[in-house]
Amino acid sequence: MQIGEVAKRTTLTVDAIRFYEKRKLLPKAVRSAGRFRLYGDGTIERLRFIQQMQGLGFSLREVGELIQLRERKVDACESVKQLLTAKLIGIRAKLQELRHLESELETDLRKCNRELNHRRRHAAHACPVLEEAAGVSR
Amino acid sequence: MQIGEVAKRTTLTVDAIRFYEKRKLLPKAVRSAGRFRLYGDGTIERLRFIQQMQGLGFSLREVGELIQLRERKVDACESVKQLLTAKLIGIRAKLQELRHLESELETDLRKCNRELNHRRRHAAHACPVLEEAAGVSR
DNA sequence: CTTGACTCTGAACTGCACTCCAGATTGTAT
DNA sequence: ATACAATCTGGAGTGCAGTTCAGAGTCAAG
Repeated sequence: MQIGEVAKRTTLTVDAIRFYEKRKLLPKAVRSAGRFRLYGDGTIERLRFIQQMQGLGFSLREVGELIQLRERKVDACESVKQLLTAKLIGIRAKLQELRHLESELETDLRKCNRELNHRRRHAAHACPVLEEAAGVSR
Repeated sequence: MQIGEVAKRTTLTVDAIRFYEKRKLLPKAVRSAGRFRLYGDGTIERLRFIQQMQGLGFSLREVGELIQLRERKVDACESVKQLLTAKLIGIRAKLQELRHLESELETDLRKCNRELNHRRRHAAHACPVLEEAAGVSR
């Protein structure tokens, strides 16, 4: 597989993939006779991992650390354990906060729905967007 | 309260606070006779909210949207409801992924601990960092 | 053997979220 | 009155995570 195919399968750009190689998030790719990069399925998985971790707010530097950890696993010792623990603490704090935000937004949404229902029953629409959408067809 | 005090109480820099004003995350501050910015406690709360949301991976643009939503609340109509719903979906996805990552890291950490215990019992320390820390005192 | 799609490299550019700086002004303590 | 800290503005600079570009090379199909 060459870089364009990998890009398609991961929805990344070829430039991003080359960039990750430069940043050592990917090992240097094997090359074809004409110096084109060649990849196997393992690369796809690694790139998906990078995408996922990034989506969770880890920087590329941190993703690099995570990759190191996941590769070394049981070879890891005290220092590695500390890194893992620190990440876990951070993640748990984030989970707490996200849960809190979730419930706040849920409350707002319920209020929003109540208000909309109220307006609907009383034909007192004040939102221009809603008026527009409903049109004559109502 | 002037900007330095606000900075101290929020652990932000005065530059960051002025920057947020420029980006409209804060209303234009009331000024003293000499054009110094003056703030009340509400600003501290708003800045804490910004810090928290940012920590959860929202961009300043998004934090701005969230602030708009929370201020408008019940005045909101269909379009606002859609925004709320979209945010909620995003948050739930993040929660899912974080929970998954949490359990993965927990697994790794357990493996790590087992390995460390094993080594301790068998005096087969391979980790240089651990060796260093233990020293002669063991 | 030429055309067109794909790839290569290095360097410049972008947007975000600040930070740092210069030079000027304001406020306070002695 | 004067020193000194804090503040002001506008603009330049930083680190991150890519994107864009120019110019050259590669390769499959006709």
